[in-house]
Amino acid sequence: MASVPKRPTIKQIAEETGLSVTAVSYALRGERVSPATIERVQAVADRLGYTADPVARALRGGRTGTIGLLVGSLADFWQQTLAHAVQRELRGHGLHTIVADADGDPAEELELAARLAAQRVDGLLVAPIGPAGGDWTKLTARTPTVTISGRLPGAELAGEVAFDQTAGVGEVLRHLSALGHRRIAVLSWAVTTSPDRPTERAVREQSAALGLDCELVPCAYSLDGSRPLALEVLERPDRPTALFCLSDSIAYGALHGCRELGLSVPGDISLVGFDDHPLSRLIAPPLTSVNWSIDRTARAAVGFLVDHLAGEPGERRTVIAPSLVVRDSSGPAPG
Amino acid sequence: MASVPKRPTIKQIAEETGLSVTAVSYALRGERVSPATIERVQAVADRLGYTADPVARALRGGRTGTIGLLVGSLADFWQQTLAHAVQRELRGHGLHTIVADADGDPAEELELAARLAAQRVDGLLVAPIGPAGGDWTKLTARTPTVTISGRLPGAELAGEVAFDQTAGVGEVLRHLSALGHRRIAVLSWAVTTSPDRPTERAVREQSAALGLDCELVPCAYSLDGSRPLALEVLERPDRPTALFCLSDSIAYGALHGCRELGLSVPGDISLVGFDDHPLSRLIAPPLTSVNWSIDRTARAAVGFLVDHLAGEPGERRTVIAPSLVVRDSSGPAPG
DNA sequence: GTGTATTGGTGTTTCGTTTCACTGAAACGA
DNA sequence: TCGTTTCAGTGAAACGAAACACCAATACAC
Repeated sequence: MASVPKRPTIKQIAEETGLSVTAVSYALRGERVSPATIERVQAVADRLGYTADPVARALRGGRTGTIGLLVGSLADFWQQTLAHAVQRELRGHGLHTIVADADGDPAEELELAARLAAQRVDGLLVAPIGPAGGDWTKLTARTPTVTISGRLPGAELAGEVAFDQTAGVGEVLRHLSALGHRRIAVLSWAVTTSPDRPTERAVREQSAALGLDCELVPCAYSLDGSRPLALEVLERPDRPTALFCLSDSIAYGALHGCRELGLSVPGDISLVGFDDHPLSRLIAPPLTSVNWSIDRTARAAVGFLVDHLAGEPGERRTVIAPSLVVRDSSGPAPG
Repeated sequence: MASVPKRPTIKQIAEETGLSVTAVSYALRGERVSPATIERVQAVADRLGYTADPVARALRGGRTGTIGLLVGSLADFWQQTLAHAVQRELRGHGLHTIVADADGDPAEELELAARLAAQRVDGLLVAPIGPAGGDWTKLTARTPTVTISGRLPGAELAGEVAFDQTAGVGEVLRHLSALGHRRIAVLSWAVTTSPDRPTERAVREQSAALGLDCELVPCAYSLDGSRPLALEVLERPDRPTALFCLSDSIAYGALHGCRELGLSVPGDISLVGFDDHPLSRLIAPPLTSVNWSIDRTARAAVGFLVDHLAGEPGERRTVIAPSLVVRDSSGPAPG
């Protein structure tokens, strides 16, 4: 095996310049030492292509300039979009991002987040999918954490971006109700139902208020995962007249299922999503969905974290308001 | 500020058990020490919730169990899908993934990859977008690197997953030619054209062979970025009869543009993509595209890296074959 | 009964960087 | 000229884990 050229270290610069390691360290950040020395050190550093080893720096303590983003599942289109938006937003603040993907397994989220924290990220952005488990007390006490939609048991948060699920559910249910729908299946990304989750509670309470017959179906977060469940619902003799999918990914899977069964959307069945993914306007039929501005979400989450890291005080909670985008996938109830 | 509980260290375990740090270090990996000691150490470690600090471990040298994935742009739908597929594949091998996103800036790719390497990832997976710049010699000499579609100047690779662009371009051009198209615009994700890139060469040579009038339009990688460029092409008096987009993201943007201009697809203009994103079958009209199995891609890339890390010898290059999926967005040339 | 492995440990150095505590020399005001 | 700052720089400790070089005690072969 060929000998691998090691990356240059501060020690090498010290030897070449005849200075102490300490002096070089200071010089590289332009502190304490004379301008002449700074220039000399810089010249050698540039020639060697030196960059400080972030691992060694992190070990010693102090900032790494890197933020960890934990997403519940990169298979979800909304979270894919979020990942990119967050990345871009952090870059605007001169921060780097590393993304970890729990792949739809809530049990994995805490472990992966801890792993990110152990990599010495300066802060953590957590966008869980479904109900997160475990005890986040210790982790969030050590690492500033901002959540994006979702609560972490025991967490002490540096900030929180919430979504007004109640309002979003309300807009959709009123829309469907106005179109004459009564029997509605609600496909949730959650693997199990849990009656006190805000979204589910909103569905229960508001469907009751509107006199709707809503059934909550635990589903899956991904396109492929949701198709079989949608099929199961669609093949029932007492098929609902509308499918309300709690993510666009699910809606896409459901649409796929409708096609397979030869059901017309919205003729036979109406379909509503919940993310307003950029492609939802391009699919056939264009998907009625609820838009939660992903840019505002990313900006708020990153802003909270950055402010917290800067030591600025302030309330760090925002609620993103929904806006229903009516397209062609929802129409009058048949019959 | 409340005192933050630090994460437990090997030293604490040593104190609690009365052993030396060294003994604990060995015990935690079940080496050299007596079974009784191992059990005692394990018990204390579990109680404290100890996990080894990956940063400290990385500083000393040795494996971290983490692989870095550099993607050219998470704004690209294909790369989003790839990121998830790679993540999942690596997880199957017990490896963790951190993803970095160059956000469409080729100049940033080398720097971000170096940053990932500096975080002491065991290996690097690089899926560049467009022509990568810089000199990858040093980086790839230090960190085993597998590329996914694209070449890195100076790189010494641990493996390579290539796409048979020539065949893919050929399938599309023959398809369009058979439909009677002669004037075709090819929208590339590359920001600039560079005549010796395989894709561009394939377009040039094969269009000449087929007697087609192909114009290569440098474009952008994302949906939003490609729309204006597509509009520019579509509004020309001598509008081409077909748009061949070198990524589905671009095709979506182009489709958007067609809608705005009231152009019928494929009545007025045919549209072909190049990734076969999962949603391409759901859009209207379903997009004709070229499928490169993303699962096979991820499996091959990860396999190469894992084999290399295991020290196994062998040829590590594979070429993914294209398969044209004809849907409704391509039809006979008008007139 | 002597020489040699083996077992089960310990002390110390290493990785690259930062930073605290310190020092010799120059500068400066009175 | 004295006493105090400031400047420019040095040495050493620290961060957490790993591993090399030891060492004492026991086991074993001959």
